[in-house]
Amino acid sequence: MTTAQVSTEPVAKHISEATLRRLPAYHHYLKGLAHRGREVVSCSRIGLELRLDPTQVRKDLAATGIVGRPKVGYPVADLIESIESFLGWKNVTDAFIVGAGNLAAALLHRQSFGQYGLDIVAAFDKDPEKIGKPIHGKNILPIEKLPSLAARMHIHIGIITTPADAAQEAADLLVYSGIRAIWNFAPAPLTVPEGIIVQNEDLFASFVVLSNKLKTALGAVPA
Amino acid sequence: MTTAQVSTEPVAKHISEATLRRLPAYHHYLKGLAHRGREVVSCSRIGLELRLDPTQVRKDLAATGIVGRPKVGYPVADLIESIESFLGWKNVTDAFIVGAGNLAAALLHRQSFGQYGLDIVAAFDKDPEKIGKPIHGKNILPIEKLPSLAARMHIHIGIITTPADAAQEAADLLVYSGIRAIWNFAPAPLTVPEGIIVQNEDLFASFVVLSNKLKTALGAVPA
DNA sequence: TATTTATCGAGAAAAGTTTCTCGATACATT
DNA sequence: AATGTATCGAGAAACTTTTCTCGATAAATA
Repeated sequence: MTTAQVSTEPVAKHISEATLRRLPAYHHYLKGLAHRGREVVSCSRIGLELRLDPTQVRKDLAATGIVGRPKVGYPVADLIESIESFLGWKNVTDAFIVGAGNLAAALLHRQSFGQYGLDIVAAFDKDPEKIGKPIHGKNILPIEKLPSLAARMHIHIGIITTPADAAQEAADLLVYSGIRAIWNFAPAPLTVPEGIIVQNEDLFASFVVLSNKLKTALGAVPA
Repeated sequence: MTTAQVSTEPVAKHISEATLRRLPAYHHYLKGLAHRGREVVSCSRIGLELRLDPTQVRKDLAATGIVGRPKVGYPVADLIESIESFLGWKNVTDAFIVGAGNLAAALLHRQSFGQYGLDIVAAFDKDPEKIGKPIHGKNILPIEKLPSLAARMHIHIGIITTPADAAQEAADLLVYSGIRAIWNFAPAPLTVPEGIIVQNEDLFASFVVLSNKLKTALGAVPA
């Protein structure tokens, strides 16, 4: 049988990382609109407010599967729904965080902002000082308990917020515990087996971009 | 006079954001090599360890102005030097941070890791509770003092780590105080005058990318 | 010294992303 | 009802970024 079959669940077409990164911004903006009672919105408007090309907005939104109406735009509620379901924010993903420092506290805190599909269900640290002192309602557990808990709770995502010199150790433990993806905030490249997804969050990389833009801007208008 | 002049300082060719974001990773890796006593390194090796295409590594490094030697590669020390001077990490940029929460604490802390051209010289908050309780050695100042201090210290960069609902207010104050660029960690789009540079740091955008990769990976190898 | 190999640099090719163009459509206005 | 306008969707074009190709070069090896 050489004829291709049309599956009911269409082959997930590739979504560019750039588009993925813009979707949360649209979502946030749309939530604001909905809160102010706005019912429909056009790509032109979104683009104007978020400083993006309207066509790009349209393509990004189309990627989530929504269809709009000419001259009108999209119903705000439908758009929010479309983005949320496309990004899988309905079935929340559980995650563990390793390294109970300030950054972990910030993440545990911000999470309460809304349902973005991420639930950090437990935090771990190897410092006995930190064990048992809850941060934003989450208890800090000793790192030794991570593997058994990860297995029992079927955790797929690990977040590393340890200092750089403890990051590889944390990654090894997460991988050993059956984690499939690591969100790494430590400024250290991780070595992981084939098939494990690593998303590095390099804050200094962002600063470099900012500082470069500033240098260019200041250089263009000299004293 | 229509003939173009060759200036001594060459016109800064445009560097892509992607390249800029990779440079800190190279730098970090090279620092590690230098620490282990390695004297020279090739693009092939860097690419292998950082999981990047060797040609891409070569192009990125070439952008900083360094030239290598066939069969040998680049002297590690020269590369580090080249990246640092290209990114302007020699003349450190001073910055203010607004919002003395956990994220601010994390940034103030990590900064001590090394010289990456950023010095957060003061932190501000409007909560009187936080004033006067230093975080990682930096005192927290009342927000009212920001404008005069910014002018006196010629600060160009402001970092916003407030909650979302205070972010616009913080941005307005920074702009009023003469700041040229804002690094915004609050999950809120800022409205600023023409000419002010805003770099939004949306942590959930990164999570979206991670979660999407995971979904694809898990979907590709079904049960 | 000749040959082989690893690597660079530069330009070409390929792939990916953003912006433009245009026909179609829905609502508003005359 | 006819005309005008804002907007969508889709495909083309422009632009950017990444990957490939190839000649040149420096060191190692025969």
